[in-house]
Amino acid sequence: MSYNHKVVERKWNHYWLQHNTFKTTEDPEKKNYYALDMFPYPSGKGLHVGHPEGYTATDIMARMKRMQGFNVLHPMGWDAFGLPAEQYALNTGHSPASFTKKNIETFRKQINSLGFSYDWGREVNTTDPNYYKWTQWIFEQMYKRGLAYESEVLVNWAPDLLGGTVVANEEVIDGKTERGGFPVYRVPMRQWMLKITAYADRLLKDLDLVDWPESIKEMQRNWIGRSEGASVNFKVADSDKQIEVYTTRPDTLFGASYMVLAPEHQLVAELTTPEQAAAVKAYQEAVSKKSDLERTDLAKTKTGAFTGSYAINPMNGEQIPIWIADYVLASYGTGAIMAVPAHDDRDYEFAKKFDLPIKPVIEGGNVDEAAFTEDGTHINSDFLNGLNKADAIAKALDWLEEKGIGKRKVNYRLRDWIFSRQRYWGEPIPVIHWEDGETTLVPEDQLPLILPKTDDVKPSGSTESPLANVDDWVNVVDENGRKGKRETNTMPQWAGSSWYFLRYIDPHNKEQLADPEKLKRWMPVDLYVGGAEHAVLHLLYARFWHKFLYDIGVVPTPEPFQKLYNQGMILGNNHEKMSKSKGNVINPDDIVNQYGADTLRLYEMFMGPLDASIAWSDDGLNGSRKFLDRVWRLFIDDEDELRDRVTTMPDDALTKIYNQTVKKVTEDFDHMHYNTAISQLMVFVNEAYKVDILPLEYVEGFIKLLNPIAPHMTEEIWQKLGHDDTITYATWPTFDPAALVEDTVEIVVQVNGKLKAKLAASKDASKADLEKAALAEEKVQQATAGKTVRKVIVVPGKIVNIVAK
RNA sequence: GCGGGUGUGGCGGAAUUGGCAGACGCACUAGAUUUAGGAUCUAGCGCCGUGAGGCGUGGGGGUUCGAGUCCCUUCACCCGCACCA
Repeated sequence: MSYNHKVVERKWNHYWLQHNTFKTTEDPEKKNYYALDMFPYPSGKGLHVGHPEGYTATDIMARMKRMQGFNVLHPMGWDAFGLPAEQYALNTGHSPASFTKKNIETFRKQINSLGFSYDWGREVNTTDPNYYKWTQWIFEQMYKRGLAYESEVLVNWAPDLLGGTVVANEEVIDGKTERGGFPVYRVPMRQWMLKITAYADRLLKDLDLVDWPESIKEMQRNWIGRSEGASVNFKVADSDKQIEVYTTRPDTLFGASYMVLAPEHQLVAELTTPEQAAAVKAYQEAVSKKSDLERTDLAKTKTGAFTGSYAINPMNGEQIPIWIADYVLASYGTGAIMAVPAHDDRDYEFAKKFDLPIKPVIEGGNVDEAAFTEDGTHINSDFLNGLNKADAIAKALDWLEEKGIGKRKVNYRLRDWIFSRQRYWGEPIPVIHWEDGETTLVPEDQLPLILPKTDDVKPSGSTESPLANVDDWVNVVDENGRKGKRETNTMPQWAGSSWYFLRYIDPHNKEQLADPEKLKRWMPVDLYVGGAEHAVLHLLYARFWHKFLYDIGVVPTPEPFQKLYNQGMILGNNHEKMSKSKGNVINPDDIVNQYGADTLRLYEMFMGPLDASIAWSDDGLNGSRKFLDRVWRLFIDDEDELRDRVTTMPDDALTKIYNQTVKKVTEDFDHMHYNTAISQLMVFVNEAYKVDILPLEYVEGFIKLLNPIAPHMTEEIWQKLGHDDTITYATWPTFDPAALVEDTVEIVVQVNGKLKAKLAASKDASKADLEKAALAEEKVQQATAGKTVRKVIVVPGKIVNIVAK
């Protein structure tokens, strides 16, 4: 009988569940290994073929580590709050909760059909009150320490998304919402903020502690955007006001010929003279109507307005005009700059447009053509003349600090995290606003603050969330009769995913987020696999929360994820991203049904390097199934019995290839080079087909090596080999280094670097012997005929190269 | 524009410290076999050439006895950031 994946896979999926095979062991004698997947958002579309790629990668590691004698924590859960469920609820009138529950059931069923070795006893769900109790608890700890605060900020307001909601900077792509592509406007609004900027420096520095892809580290570094410079105070002429600017080029202060404030800057109103009032107001209004898209993308030419006021350049006492322009961002630095058009491209463009003076202070450029932004000798700069950039910066900084005009300052591009959303389907923010103006937290012993059930998730009609409609939830009265209203904003989806990996360690703890002793044993995560799309969002937020929890003594490590790996994308067979509209979507259920889960796992690992984006190929998939059939037939006959050639008789025909295979597969698995590990397994099978005797030891070893990739089929063969128990905790094979040593080796003979012959020689043949043997080769004789041998390079055990002219 | 990355057969991809380019798989070709199912087995398969031989890792140059691998230069594509002073 040929291999029947439907029968075998059903049998073992059932067995594993019945026997709780993958329940996490916590043997104190063993070492621990934590293999983690980025938990999915359970969308209505079900599993995508991209999911099993990363899941198989961690599953292989988890299964190998179990066999190598580790306690393995390999959990799965659901990032189940989020926009689509709410959108679906709005469209259909169903509740997001029941929709989400149904989706999770589908996902769990799909995931289980793939044979992943998850410990379902530790499943977490961000929408479970027992889980989000602790999400709220962490928020409260932040609030108590001043890291969560309310602020009137310019937010990304997307009026057309879900009846109006705020999205984070990171969720805005090209001035439109990441989800749905709706336009985004900058409007001021009261929001909850988390002070991630307080951790900017540590988030940057501690990247050195983790084993992550360099590209992801670099993206985070850019996102944090540390820069060193100075804050400098400019006095306003005929006034006692001052304007603080941030600059990284204090050496060019003598060239500052005007100033620019962001249109939203607080001082603009005071600085505007009556003659300029109309122009300034008109400009501010025009800017406020621009979406982010228009402000960034279309700002090809600079715009601005003169305030009518002047500031005094502290270096030389010159009066310089103060302008407003939207190329200066209110949200970075102090929202105001000194403009040095001779040495800054943006200032240059602005100065040209509005005919402002351009004064060079560094030698080398031509201000008639362009700003000169390179290093050079300073001129027109009094005490800085003759210095280069670095020296001039240092001297200028000293001067500013001495005179009390400015000081050294470090700035970050990273902004505080806007933490509130005007949505129903999220964790309620556990805060009450009282009628007397006081704001209090919901006491810890009253957590979780349960998200009320409601049929009405329609927009509130204002900038508040739909929760504002739930009167008996919103309105509260304390023991003294004081009235209050609950916060109606909810947390963003990133909240629950910022700490879920901690809850897996102790998922049912009622007293604490997790037992510190257990956290100490399991953290940090040894291997974290997921898509690169989370490079800055999820991974930065999770690191921030983790550092905070570290500071308050909840977690034992400064970083959560020791090793991170980004899987690539699986493209459609036309090399394009899979999408419904392109009709190139592959449904994993169909593959499991037709070819089996083991085939899907094998194929996705064999496609190429895990981090590459590779197109799907039905032929390639079929080839993977053919290999599994070939393995089955190698050991199992037509009667479904073990073949007679599998025997305990000793035979060395496969000894070398077997030991090579154990070595290479083990090493390749360790490095997640699954495609080359599989190719080695194929080589072994090809060799095994050529011999008549298959020693049991090698057969069992091979089955163990293949098990992490094709767990169902290998369990079945393992049973046919006479084992009553699962292969899961069998001992991982080892190799004998002595079996890998060759007595005779093949020596490559080249003439002038070109391959001419190969010869067999003893592995420790001397250089002289090799040279002699090489020169005696007929092809070598031909190639060197009529030439003089100038030199012979001999690398023992490898190569002889004869240089002849 | 800035930062990061990738270019190897018809295709997916292999290749320790520079040392046999193309492992393994797919597709293809020929043959065998079939109780004919998405089958199996054997052989071939970088390009040019009947052959000997020559040429080949995006292009050009260099270092070296020897370069896919190191250096310079150039082209193409992908990803991220994008007025951050």
